[in-house]
Amino acid sequence: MRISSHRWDLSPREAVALQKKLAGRVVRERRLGPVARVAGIDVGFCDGVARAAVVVLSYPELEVIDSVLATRPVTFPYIPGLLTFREGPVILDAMGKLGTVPDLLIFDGQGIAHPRRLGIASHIGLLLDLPSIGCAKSRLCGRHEEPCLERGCHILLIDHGEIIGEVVRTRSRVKPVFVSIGHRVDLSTGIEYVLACCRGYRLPETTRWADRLAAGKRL
DNA sequence: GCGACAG
DNA sequence: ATCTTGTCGC
Repeated sequence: MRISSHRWDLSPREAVALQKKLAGRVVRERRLGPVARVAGIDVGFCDGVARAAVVVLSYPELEVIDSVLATRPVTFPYIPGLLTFREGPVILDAMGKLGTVPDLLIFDGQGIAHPRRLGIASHIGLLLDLPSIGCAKSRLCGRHEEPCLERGCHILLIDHGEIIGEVVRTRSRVKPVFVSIGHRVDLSTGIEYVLACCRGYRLPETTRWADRLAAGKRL
């Protein structure tokens, strides 16, 4: 895969300007072919070092077929809305080591459900030009009603009148996740894959594996 | 000015 | 994200 990039050593103010510029390039329509490989991506931190994990699962079997790790010193603080500038660099390092090209990327974070419509799933999906979706454990912006308690129920996430994602119940009676378009996927398709990847857990198995690897545990 | 705030 | 014991529920 071709990895395009840009400078990452920006001030928060410059980072915001870059997000506004890149947001216009995000493709919100479905432009993906058959999905046979889904990747989960996550980053863990320890002693000033960021460790990114990418785990590729076969679809629909959801069996691990590849995984890579990458580490690099942390150079950017956590600032709501600027998460990509903290986790992006090490994620690109890991993606560069991947011997497989995923058909779909699932991120632990927002896609366009972001103040400037460029959450980490959209930003990285755009740089890799790969279909991606955001699957966050909590809300960054937007408002919503409570989705019903059964698995599969979902309700719109709206920000200033714009639909930016959906709050999805991946397990009955368990806290819902926030699904949003990353790049080259539509919302319905994104929800479809997130649900298809959740067999018994609240988060997709893709991000679950990546979570463990990034935290320094074993698969 | 006062909250809210992905990981 | 990460630091952390016991405890509640199925």
